[in-house]
This record gives sequence, structure tokens and C-alpha cells, in this order.
Amino acid sequence: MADTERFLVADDHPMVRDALVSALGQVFVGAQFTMAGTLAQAQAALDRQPDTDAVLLDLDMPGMDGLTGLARLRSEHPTVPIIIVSAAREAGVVQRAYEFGASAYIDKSASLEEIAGIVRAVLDGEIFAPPDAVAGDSFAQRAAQLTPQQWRVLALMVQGDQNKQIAHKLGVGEATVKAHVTVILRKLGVRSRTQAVIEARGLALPGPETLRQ
Amino acid sequence: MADTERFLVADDHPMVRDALVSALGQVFVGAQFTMAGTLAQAQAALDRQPDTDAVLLDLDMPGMDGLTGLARLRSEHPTVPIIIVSAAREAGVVQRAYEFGASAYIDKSASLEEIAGIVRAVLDGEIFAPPDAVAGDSFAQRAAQLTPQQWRVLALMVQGDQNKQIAHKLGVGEATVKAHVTVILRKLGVRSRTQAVIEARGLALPGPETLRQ
DNA sequence: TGAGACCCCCTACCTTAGTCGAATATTCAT
DNA sequence: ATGAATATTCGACTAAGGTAGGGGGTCTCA
Repeated sequence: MADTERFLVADDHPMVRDALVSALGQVFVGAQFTMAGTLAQAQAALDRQPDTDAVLLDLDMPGMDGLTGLARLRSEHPTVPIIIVSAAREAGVVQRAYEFGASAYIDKSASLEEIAGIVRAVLDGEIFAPPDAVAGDSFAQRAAQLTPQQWRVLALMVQGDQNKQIAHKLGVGEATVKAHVTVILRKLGVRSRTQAVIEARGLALPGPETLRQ
Repeated sequence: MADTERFLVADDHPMVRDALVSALGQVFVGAQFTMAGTLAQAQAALDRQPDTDAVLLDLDMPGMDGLTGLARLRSEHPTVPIIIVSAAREAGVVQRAYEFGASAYIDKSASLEEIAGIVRAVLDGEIFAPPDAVAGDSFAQRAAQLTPQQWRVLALMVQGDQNKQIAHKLGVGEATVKAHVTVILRKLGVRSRTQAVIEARGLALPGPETLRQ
């Protein structure tokens, strides 16, 4: 199977799809490409051709629901390497993508040469477990250490309530709320209420950015 | 001004950027193109060439924070038409983009011919105010009253910076930042920094849920 | 019965956030 | 150019956020 590679390119943007195909076509001469614009199409394509060599998968595709789609593809076709192509630069997303079994992660801002190189490496079996990746300190992990009461406080913080209002709603003193907030900030590894709220809301919505500094 | 159009193409993906430029280059022969990969670069380019005919702006670019970046560009260069090029399909985003002064909205899945046609229409002044059925006091409407400096402050607030850091980054005193924050809170109709950040981030991520447990 | 974890409450103190009034630039229409 | 309106800036003051340390109550597990 030297020069008959079979790729599945799953991305809902025709521009991106064509660019990826043309880039890979120059490196992998004679390769076969299948297109998919939705998760359903990608699944159907894999069902038809289970011997696909690699999938280039966009995370922001209809039906994906973030990383959920990746997990579903993996569970039904565990042997096919999946290469994530995404615009998200967020470290958490990358890490979780690996946790869900992605073989590589390509930023959309990468050059076409880089992309081809990564794909080649995956086909050669070079990239599997990323160097560090696993078991880092994700926000979700840190947040799991909160006690029930601290979760309630955080939930109200996220709604924009201030300590006095939180104290009233929970039926405790404001000093108590402050104590909880202090612990929450420490457990989350942030330095202000605003940062805690930003990260907590980012948990629900796998949005574009996070940034610390 | 027949054949000397000046475009600013702001997108962090080289692939998309090149595709846009080559598409427009065939229709607008002899046009000048400036590239930008970040919001800061786009702003610098507009500062250098305020007579740019149109900006093609990607919403998912570093430093944009969703629609925040659009609002900042508009507030500093109100006369330059901005054409949004985005992958987001949500209707809410499109509408708010218009509320913030975008001249047109192009989905990335549009064909290159469509794109060129829309750009042509904008240059001809055909597309300006979309059926500006603004009505109710949306957050976007309130936010549009912010001055350029206030936008800069808000953008840093949204990243979790505190007043001291904002002051340093903008090269002003902390007291000044506090004064700006006060005005921002009043214009936005909120009572605390946290609430302002929550609403401003809702601009970027129009997600439905909030995950409570 | 003790050790440990969670929760609640408090005082005292420091840091950050936010308000008010006012002075100095900048913009803009006339 | 000139006066009005607004932006930007700042210092001083008040309010809220956050920390350190202590005390006490409940529950669980060994």
C-alpha cells in the first residue's frame, strides 16, 4: 500500500477542504480523497471504506458538538487515525482531543508544508501519544476539587452576583462567602474573581480563547 | 477610483487569506491587498492607510474576542466598510455584526463568485444599513456608545486583567483606568466589572447553555 | 475516641474596584 | 477661529474583594 493512500477530508468549508486536498495531493501522489461536510457524511464514508489511512477532521463542523463527534468516530472506527484540523488555539481543547484518541492536532494557521509533514508522520506511525499532553491540570480537573457549597458560590459568581447577594441567597454571612471565594480562587489557580468567572464560563462553551499571562 | 481599490484582508489562516486574495484579484484587477493575521496588525494597517476601500474581516482571529474586535475597529475607523467573513452560522451573530456596523456578512462556505459579488456591491454602496430593525436595547447597542479608549479597556477587562495591568498596558495611570471602567459600567448598564465581562463575553460566544449541575 | 474533612462564623487587615469632581486635550460645527 | 461638546486624564474618597488566623459544629472512618 505504498502509493494508494486513502484520505477522508471532513470540513464544512469548501475553501479549506480544497486547500487541504491540493496540499496533500502534491505530497501523496495518486492518493484518493473522500470529502465530507458533516459528521454524518464522515461516518458514512468510513463505513464504506474502513481501510481509510487517515481522517482530517474539523472540530467546528455541523453535528460535531465539539469533541463529542470525535469520540463517536473513534468509538465506531478505533483503528483509523484521526488528525484534528481546527482553528481553536485553546490548550484545553488540544489536550482533550488527545484524550479522546486523536492522533495529531493541526492548527489551521499552519503552513501547508507543515500539514503535509504531520500527516506523513502519522501515516508512518510516528505520532501517537503526544509528548506531555495527558494528565495536565485542566480547568475541569481543578474545578473537580470544589466542595458542593463552593460550587454553589461559584455558580452565583458566574451569574455576576456579588458577595453580599451570594451571602443572602445562601443564607450565610458575607465573611463566609469571602472565605469560600478565597478557597475557590486558590483551587482554580486564578488571582481574581473575574478570571475565575471567565474560566468557569469557558468550561461550558469551548470558545476561542482563554489566555493567561 | 476605477482600478486602484485597496483591500485589507484580515484572517489568521494563510489558506483562507490566499483564497480570498486570489478570488478578488481576478475581479478587481490591479487592486492592492494588505494582509493581517491579528487584530493588532489590522488596526496598524488601517492607521497607515485610512483610505482603504474595504476590510475583509475574520471573526475568529487572535485578539478579536468575537465581535469585540469588530466594534473596536469600527469605533476607530468609522468610515471604512467592514465585510465579515466567518464560519459562524448562528443568526444571532450575523445580526449583531450588523448592529456593530458591519457592511456585509459572508459565510466561509460561500463560493468565490458570491464573495466577489458581495464585495463589489459594498464598494458600490449598495449594501449599507441592512434592514436596521434594531429596536430593543441590546447589549450591542449599549456597547456601541463606547469610545475607542473605553473599548481597549473593556477588551483587557474581558481577558481578566485588573486595573493595574490595564493601566500599564495602555500607558496611563490606574486612576484613569478606574474612571474609564466607571463609564463603561454605566454605558453597559451593569453594576460590576464581573457582570460587564460576562455580557461582553456573551458577545463572543453566543452559546445557549450555561451548564449547571 | 480520636483524626480528618467539610461547613459555618467571626475579627482584623490589606488590596482592588468603583465614584466623584475637576483639569486638560481633542473634535467639530458654525 | 471660537465656543460647545466630548474624550482623556488624574487625585482623593468610599465600597467591595480578598487574605490570614482563629473558633466551633457535624459527620465519617479507623
